[in-house]
Amino acid sequence: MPELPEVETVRRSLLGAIVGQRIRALHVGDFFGVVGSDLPENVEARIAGHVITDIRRRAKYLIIDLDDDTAIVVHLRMTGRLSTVPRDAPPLRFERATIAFESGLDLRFSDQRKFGRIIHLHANDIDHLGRRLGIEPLSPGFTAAWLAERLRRRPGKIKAVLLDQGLIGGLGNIYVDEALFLAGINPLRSANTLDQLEIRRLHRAIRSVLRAAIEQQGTTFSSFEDSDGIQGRYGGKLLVYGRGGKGPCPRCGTPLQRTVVGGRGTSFCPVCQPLVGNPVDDVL
DNA sequence: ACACTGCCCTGCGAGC
DNA sequence: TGCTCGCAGGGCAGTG
Repeated sequence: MPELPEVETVRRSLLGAIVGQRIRALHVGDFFGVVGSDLPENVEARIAGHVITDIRRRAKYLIIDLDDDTAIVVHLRMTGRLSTVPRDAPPLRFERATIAFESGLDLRFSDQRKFGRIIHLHANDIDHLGRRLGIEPLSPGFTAAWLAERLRRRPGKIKAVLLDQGLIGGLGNIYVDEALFLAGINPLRSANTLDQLEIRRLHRAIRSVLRAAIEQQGTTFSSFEDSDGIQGRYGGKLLVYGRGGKGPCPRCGTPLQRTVVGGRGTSFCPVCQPLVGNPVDDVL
């Protein structure tokens, strides 16, 4: 599923391809995922003729700026993909929407599970969206001290807290499991029981795992590719994600365990990530 | 304000 | 081989 590194990878691959392109038409069909401050058919009319001026990322949102004060905001959710193809290319599998450019290029949105969203928003709505989202974990403001201050007030499970987009924007299930493993912290730990050393390790792990994943153009395990069809290489570097109950800990060899936190499948090593401090519950 | 649950959606793999 | 069933989970609404 696309998280911050995957969305950033898509952003970078789209920059050269579609910035400066003039929109000829938006084709939505009966896909219900086009939403925003107006009806889909009105969105189609509003964006036609406008030029893409920039592509930004905020958390897991891709913001495609137009030359008025609006943007096309895309969230890929679980299985959404963006591809650029020539206009005469056959429909992609699970194709849901197309932005056709005057140049003859198409930006195609495909999504097996229809969870993804395309939203046409005015600048002030984008500001509002940005205010609902938490800090960018790769921004200078995301420091160990900042994290310590926030975690101090959160009694919930550390994994669920890290997945809270209103606190930190862009972390998802893959990179939270990886970061917690690297930091040696059990996902069920109550966030406000982490000590300063653990928080410093966690902060460092979050940033390093995100940077490394961006470097490798994201994680491709089922369906993620960038807009040129390039597959991310970080999947081969995953240490624990998706392996609970299946494989050994890459560090100590203990069988990785699987549990569920916040409705998400969670893999961890019971030895390298011991449940110490004040456990949220005693399921282990 | 925060924690927690269920919902959306559908291809895929496991099991029989 | 072909069927059924459960799993995958980001964001959001609803509840406590």
